[in-house]
Amino acid sequence: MSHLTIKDIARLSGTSVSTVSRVLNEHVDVSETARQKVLEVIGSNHYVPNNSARNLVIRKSNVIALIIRGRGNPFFARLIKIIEPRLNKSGYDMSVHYIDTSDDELKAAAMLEREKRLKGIIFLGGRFNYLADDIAAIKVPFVCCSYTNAFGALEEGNYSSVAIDDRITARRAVEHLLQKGHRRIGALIERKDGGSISQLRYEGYLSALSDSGIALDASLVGCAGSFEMSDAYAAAVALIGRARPTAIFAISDLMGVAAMKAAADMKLRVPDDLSVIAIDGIEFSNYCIPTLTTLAQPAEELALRSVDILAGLIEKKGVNSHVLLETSLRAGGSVRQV
Amino acid sequence: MSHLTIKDIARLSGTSVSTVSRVLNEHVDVSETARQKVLEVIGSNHYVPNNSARNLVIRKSNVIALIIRGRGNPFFARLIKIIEPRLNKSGYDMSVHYIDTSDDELKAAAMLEREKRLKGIIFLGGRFNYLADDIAAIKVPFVCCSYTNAFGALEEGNYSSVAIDDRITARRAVEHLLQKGHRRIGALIERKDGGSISQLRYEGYLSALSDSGIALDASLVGCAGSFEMSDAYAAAVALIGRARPTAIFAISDLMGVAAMKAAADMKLRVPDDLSVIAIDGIEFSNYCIPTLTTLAQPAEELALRSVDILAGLIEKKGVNSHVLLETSLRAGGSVRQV
DNA sequence: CTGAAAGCGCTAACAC
DNA sequence: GTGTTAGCGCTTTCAG
Repeated sequence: MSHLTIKDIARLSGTSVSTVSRVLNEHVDVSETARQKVLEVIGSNHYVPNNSARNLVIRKSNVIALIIRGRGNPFFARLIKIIEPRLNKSGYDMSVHYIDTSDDELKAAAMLEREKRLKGIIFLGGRFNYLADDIAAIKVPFVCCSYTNAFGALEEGNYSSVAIDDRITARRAVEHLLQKGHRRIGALIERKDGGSISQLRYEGYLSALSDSGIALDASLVGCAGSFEMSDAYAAAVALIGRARPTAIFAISDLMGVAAMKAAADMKLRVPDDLSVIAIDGIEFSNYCIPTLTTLAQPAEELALRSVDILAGLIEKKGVNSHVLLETSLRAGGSVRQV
Repeated sequence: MSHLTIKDIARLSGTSVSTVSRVLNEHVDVSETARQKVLEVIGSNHYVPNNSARNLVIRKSNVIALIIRGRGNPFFARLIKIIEPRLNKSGYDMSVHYIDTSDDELKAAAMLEREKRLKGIIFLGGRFNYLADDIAAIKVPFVCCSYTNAFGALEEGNYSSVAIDDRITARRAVEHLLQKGHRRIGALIERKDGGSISQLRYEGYLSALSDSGIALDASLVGCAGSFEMSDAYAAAVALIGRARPTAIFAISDLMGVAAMKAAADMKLRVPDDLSVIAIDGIEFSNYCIPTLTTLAQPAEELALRSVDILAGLIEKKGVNSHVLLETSLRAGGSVRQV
């Protein structure tokens, strides 16, 4: 019970492989009789062409790959929905690929590029520390969407990126708290270093404090060790318990939601007893009670600009560029004036 | 600036394609000198083998594909995390593929099977109405994880499934509300028909009511038209406004969370003024305030049983089977006694 | 309009 | 150990 090949279909329909190939690829130069016959044989035998063989022989495509690091990330899911139609509108096909947190997106990209003869790549989530040699294997244009190479050493002319400024955004979030009169502001982060988004946002927290002349109280920093809600919850409980902040800045919405829950479980009311602010603006945090106040990433623009830059690169109408987008305060009900 | 092939690497390292192929595939019968030389050439030229060519020539694999319909679904993300290690433990590699809501998972499966010579397939999310002819093109064993072919016409011996009984689970949810004294129970669903999970769960709602001798009040049924939170929110607002239920049964956690928010925005307290119960048990609803009461799907068991059945099928040690798993009441704080 | 034949890049006998 | 070679299934000239 092996699989049928194009050869079998040719034999079964009394024609040649080239004719079958033609109907498969919807070429016009096939007689209607032949086309019908072939189609019939294909249908009744459930023939499915072998894509590997096809990809092997096709040396070009109009495919742009989306390589995504972070399966469950709802923010990425939202970006995809915006990216796809834009890509199609520009005449490209999109091919989505998820990689595991432990995998290297650049290796995945190089393989994909070769396999599918990609025209370009959009990365959703990846390392912040690429080196020139890391990207040497990638011969097509690519853009990092929603993150930058903050800790790496790439020449700006060799890649593109569209993202928010994480340090500044975190600063703004903390400043919002400051403006509302808060002084004991906790930070709920993944870790202080590691060259990740957590480090950048933590640095923003630090600079906001220091610019306001507030000395850092180490007990106010809660490291969850991951971006998981459960870890964030535990870290928030510990943080609240030991440091009694009047407000918490969480580096992500998910962690902010976990902090709100921690507060509730400790009989603190948000925002009366504890204010919470975060960064991201995912759909879910809009349905919290109270709605989470957050600095929302401009998802739409992030996605659209990424596509446009990439298209420009492919069509040689543009050059590698780096766009920093503004976040907007999505005022919920989780922050109050003290 | 085209890509290097195995032939180029052979030439550049002064050896033959077979030797290069051998080091690529980590065969032992290569002299250490040759291996080093080849590795060096590969590294310095950023050579990446063409997977299409490899897949084409390899006529077997130990790959099991996970075909997922529903990108953003957090429940599926959780299942994947459980499935992967179990698959590896059984000696299989996993290959994850997401398809769009508009795509047909069976077509995708057939193509993948052919392309990668799959050993088996696990579907996460799919249509409920396969016909025998639909699956004819799939020659390897497959299991539907977390859904069943409730509206289709497949012989049970031709496929496997592991899922909860949606009708009974919905019934239980509504019965829980009934036991707590509720009589005006609203249903927040996607739509009443359409052969989807929404229909099944709605039928469970209906049967619970009728068995309790409660006449159906059509105004108590809120159809959101989708599973989106925004649509569910709007439907909940309408439902609450027109029918004044004391409790709402939502067919999914996400929709339940939206209902809680709708209540809050209408100045109703959950659970004091309105109780809410749902089905799924996703992580997020655990962080709602109050925690959403829900009938949790046994994610772990769903995933594990799926893998085990598939492995049994592949190794000819088992037969196609259909497992119905029990949900468990995850009592949160969103339901109260009236 | 149709068919024969030449590869696409790679793996795996098979010979040496 | 190593090289030669025959395909894997498909698309695409190139003749007819």
